[in-house]
Amino acid sequence: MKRIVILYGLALAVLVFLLKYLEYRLIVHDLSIEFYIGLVALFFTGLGIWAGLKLTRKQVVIMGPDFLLNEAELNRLGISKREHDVLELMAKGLSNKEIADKLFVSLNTVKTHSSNLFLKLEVSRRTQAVQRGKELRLIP
Amino acid sequence: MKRIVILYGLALAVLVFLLKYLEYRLIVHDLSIEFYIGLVALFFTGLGIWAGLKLTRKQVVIMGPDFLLNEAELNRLGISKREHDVLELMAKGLSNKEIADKLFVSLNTVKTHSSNLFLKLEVSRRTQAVQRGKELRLIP
DNA sequence: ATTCAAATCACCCTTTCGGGTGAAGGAATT
DNA sequence: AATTCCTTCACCCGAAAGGGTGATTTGAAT
Repeated sequence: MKRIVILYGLALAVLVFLLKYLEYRLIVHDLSIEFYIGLVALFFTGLGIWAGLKLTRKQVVIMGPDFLLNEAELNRLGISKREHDVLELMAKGLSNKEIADKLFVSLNTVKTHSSNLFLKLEVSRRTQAVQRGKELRLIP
Repeated sequence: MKRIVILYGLALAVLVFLLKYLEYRLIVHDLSIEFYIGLVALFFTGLGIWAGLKLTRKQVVIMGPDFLLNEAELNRLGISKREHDVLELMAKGLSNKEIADKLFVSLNTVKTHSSNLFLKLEVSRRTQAVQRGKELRLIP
């Protein structure tokens, strides 16, 4: 941002000096003022486009790869660490058995966690839980 | 696009005429050429920023609310209309029975569709089907 | 020390899902 | 006319998921 403003100042100064120099040297004095204006307009249009994109590109990029976990919602619903783990693996399409293996616990434990999770998320199916989890940004 | 180019031409023309007018009227002739250049630079910088954003805004906007169905992939996998319907409702977290009611068909029909769907998507669970469907942009 | 939440697991039972097979009607293509 | 695909539905069976209850352990807070 600061760099862009400075660049603008510099560009303007350089342009003015250049024009003054040419004016005094009388090299291209016969060229009309309209020509200079056209040049300046063209140059600053390009600079404007570039600056505009530069200044707003971040808003485009950050929409893609980043995910910020909504811990506030997580606490509000009272979802525990383990329950959150289960939800994450659910969202990856794993079965309860596969989740159990991945977390090194028994199938029954996963079922308990998922049951409690469904209560807290106010859903009754794992697909709904995943949906809701994404809505509330509990999972990517 | 065309409108923007025309607008540019007009802006330039108007500006030149304005300057010429002022020059002959000698109203503000004592103002230096640098002042004019500064004005022009400022104006076209703004115009440039606006044009740049206008021309690229679409790339920003489409990331948000709109969804374009990937029909190519749909055809490649040979997924039929009905199967796609089932997938959509699955993604909303509905059970097979609920899907059956919504589509006015029997539960068995939905099961047939979902089975065929799983084969075509190469998955074995509805959560995975939903995942895959979103990846391939078959569903929003 | 007691209370409490989290995590772990078990057992029961019902519902839902998924896989396999078969079949019938209709539309489109060859 | 024959073929192919879509859609619809049925039945069976086993696996997975979900609901309910109860129990143990552990660590943290009161």
